[in-house]
Amino acid sequence: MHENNTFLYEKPDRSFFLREDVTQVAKDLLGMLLVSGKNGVVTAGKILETEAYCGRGDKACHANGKRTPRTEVMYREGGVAYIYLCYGIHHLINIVTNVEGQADAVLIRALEPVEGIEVMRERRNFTKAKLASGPGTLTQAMDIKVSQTGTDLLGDEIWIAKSYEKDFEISEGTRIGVDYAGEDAFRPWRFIIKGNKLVSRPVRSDKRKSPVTTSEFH
DNA sequence: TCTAAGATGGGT
DNA sequence: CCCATCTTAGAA
Repeated sequence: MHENNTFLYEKPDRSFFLREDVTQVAKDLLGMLLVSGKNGVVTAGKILETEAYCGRGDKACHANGKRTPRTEVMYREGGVAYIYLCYGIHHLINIVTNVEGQADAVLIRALEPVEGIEVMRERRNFTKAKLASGPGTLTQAMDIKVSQTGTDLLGDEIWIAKSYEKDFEISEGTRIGVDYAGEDAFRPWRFIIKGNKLVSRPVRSDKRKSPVTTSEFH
């Protein structure tokens, strides 16, 4: 435990999450912290890897063209969590962005453990594998569950904290596991801290068939 | 009601 | 490569 861990509680303003360009929020989240404080047990990790999903015209996004009980939370005002169960086993956490009615979100895919590392190890059953290098493993390490979907990320259960370490470059590539999305699978909307070894896997890049580039997105 | 598929992970 | 595991969405 750090003697001074006030940095864990330096939260961004709501406006950080309300921005229109979800790819920009996904890039800005790199280097920031995801913190879990349920029951007073604080665990935190630096965000190393993110993916952007857009509710309008992106077939990889759960909310694209539909509004269902599961995706309803994605239509809320930015700054809440969208957590869902994947393959019946894994709890995946997204940061909802944009204004109310626009269903955009950023999937958190890898963390570098920063605080509460022993607790994380225990929750991960002392695995030999990395503690939080995948969207399903990081939620296990931080004890984040689907039951917490809708949690306000400016609250004290799960939150995002600023980091002032931004001395890194960003690599972009295609998103993982969205081959079913046709040409949208080629959008370069996965972002990692360049060269970081704790990401879930290396970046792939195939811009040939992408309908848009990051810079074209609005 | 029924069922196929899924934004994965860990082991072989 | 294999498959555990179960919710969800969409069809019937």
